[in-house]
Amino acid sequence: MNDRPRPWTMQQIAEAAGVSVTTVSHTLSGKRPVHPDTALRINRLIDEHGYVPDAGARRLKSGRSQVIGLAVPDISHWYFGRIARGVEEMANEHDHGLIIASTSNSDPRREKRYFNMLRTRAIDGLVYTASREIKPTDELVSMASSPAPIVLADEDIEELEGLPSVTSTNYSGARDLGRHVRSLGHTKAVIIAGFPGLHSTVQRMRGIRESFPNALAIHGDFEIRSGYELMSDLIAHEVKFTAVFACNDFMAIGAMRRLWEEGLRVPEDVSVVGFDDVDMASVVTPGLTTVRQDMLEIGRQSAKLLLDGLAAGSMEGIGSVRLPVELVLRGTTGPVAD
Amino acid sequence: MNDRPRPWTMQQIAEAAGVSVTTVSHTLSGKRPVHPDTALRINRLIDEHGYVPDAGARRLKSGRSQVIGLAVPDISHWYFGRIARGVEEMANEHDHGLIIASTSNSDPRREKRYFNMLRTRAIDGLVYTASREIKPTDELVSMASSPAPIVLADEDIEELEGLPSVTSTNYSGARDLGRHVRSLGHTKAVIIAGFPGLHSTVQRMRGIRESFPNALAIHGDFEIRSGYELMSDLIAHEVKFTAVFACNDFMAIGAMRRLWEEGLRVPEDVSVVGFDDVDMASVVTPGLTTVRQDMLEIGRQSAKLLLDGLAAGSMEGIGSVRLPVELVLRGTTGPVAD
DNA sequence: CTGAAAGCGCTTACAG
DNA sequence: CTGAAAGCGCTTACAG
Repeated sequence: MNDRPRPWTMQQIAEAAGVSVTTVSHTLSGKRPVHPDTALRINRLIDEHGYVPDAGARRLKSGRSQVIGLAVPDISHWYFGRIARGVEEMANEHDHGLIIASTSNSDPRREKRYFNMLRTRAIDGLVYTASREIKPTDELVSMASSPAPIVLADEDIEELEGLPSVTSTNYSGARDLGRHVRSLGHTKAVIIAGFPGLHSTVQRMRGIRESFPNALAIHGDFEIRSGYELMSDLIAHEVKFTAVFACNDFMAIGAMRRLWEEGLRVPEDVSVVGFDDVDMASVVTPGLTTVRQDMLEIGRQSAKLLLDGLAAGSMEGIGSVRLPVELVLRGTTGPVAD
Repeated sequence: MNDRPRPWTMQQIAEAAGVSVTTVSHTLSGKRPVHPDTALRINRLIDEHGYVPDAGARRLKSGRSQVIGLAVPDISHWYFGRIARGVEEMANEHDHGLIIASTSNSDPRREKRYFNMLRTRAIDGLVYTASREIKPTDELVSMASSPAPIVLADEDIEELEGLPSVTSTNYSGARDLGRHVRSLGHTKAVIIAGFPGLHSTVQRMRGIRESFPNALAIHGDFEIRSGYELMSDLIAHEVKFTAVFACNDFMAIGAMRRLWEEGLRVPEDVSVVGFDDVDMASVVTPGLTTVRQDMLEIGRQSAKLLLDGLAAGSMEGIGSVRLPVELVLRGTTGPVAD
């Protein structure tokens, strides 16, 4: 079926060098001394033929594939792309490959594939980034208790408490944002929140409500369009507010666009804030006040925890990590109009 | 080192079912008939213990890993994220895994890793997306002649003519854009181009110059900041123009921002166009006139070509693909001011 | 400093 | 419809 020339095997290198495969293997691994002359001869052959040991055979003996997996809802999304980049960087630094798999909103068939990969040892461990819908499959839940080599990135999951996780300090970030807006004199605020089931959404709402206990909350799906449409609803219902908290920047930007179409000025008539600090946040006019999350670092740390556990031989004793966030003041927040 | 419980082997399933591993293997593969009762018994055991055949052992025999690789400069970038998503979708539809690797601007050490993966058969094939710098390593060049199972996505490379590629019709897209702007009466245009070495940049410049033969061209790095700074330079040098062609949307948006700061109105004073149609293009004010590329489809088709070649056992006879683009007229282009 | 041999967990002719 | 056995390409005790 495949007529590509088969690459050289260790056996062939050994024959060409007039030694045993044992010696070639040890020349490669350095796990026992090899006579310099012999080593030189072998290394010449290796270079000459571009020999590389077969990954599968190696794994069959060692039991480790040197590959970790990353499950994300959508790799093409800015947010998950940053996480992926971080995971990939860390994996690379530790000489591991990265298998990426879109869960595309928790298609259970797809998810099953990743856990199977884990079981077939195609991957040694998994960084799992919760989909928007957040209902872990039974499979995941059952693995969580093992404890399997799985780390949750970006989002904690109730049912998966046994697993280490890396998340932002959503609560305190939102609290700072709330205080900032409150300090500008605002009292009537609305929250364009994320999926109600997400930990991060719950935390951010709690943070905001510390300053705005009665803020009206409506839920969107984190996309620009969603912010736009929810703002349309608020306007249609003649809801009164002077400040808008969106649970991410995209929804904030969608809302801003709708306000602009309505002839409402930001921040003169309405203050708007987001969460994340995406690229776009500094490009829209005026620049968006928001909270910066370090998604790259979330990815890096998640991979780190996983690789640490793998190296230790067990996830036992691997703790979770909370990463700080940073308030970024730009042009969309201003004193309340009187 | 690793004290996770070892999963069941086929041998153990066979013993528990009172049959040989041969029969278990055939029950799994369906490559020869198995008595229904026997099959039932085996399948029960398999389900019960969540048995999955070891990927490495399987590959050792079959010679195929069922995993393809994707090399991109930066997975967290919108542009490459879309490609990755497409590749992943197609791989998934063909029951293949996807190993992602950032080339991070052609770090030669990293690139070497991917070609090694190819050689160790950790991956069966590679979708290669050219970095911005575009100087393929000798390694890649030597593989291109094999022909190795490699497909170029998004960008053609001179030295790698032997490899199949999937790209947009950059020339005709830029030509349409040029004609559109020309038809609005503009005669003085500048081009904020991409890296001079990229095929796509060359093609787009050619397309624009069909309508604006004398357009001044300066080169940027495709980022927002770059468009902003190049526009600053043009302004500082008091270059006269009424239209700006940017080789991608990000640079167009950066340029718009700088024009806005300068008090120049778009499109009343200056018309601006981009290329790509990124999310942001429809969100900025006014909406950006651009050319839509289907990056997802570029990813999908690239993977398709690769998988086709893999299935056929050879890349011999796998052709290249050119995907159409679409002119998207929004608010940044208008009649030339008189 | 080196080698013969067992074995990792599968697949697949070969034989019945 | 089923099984014994060879072998994929390595690693690693064991022996010298």
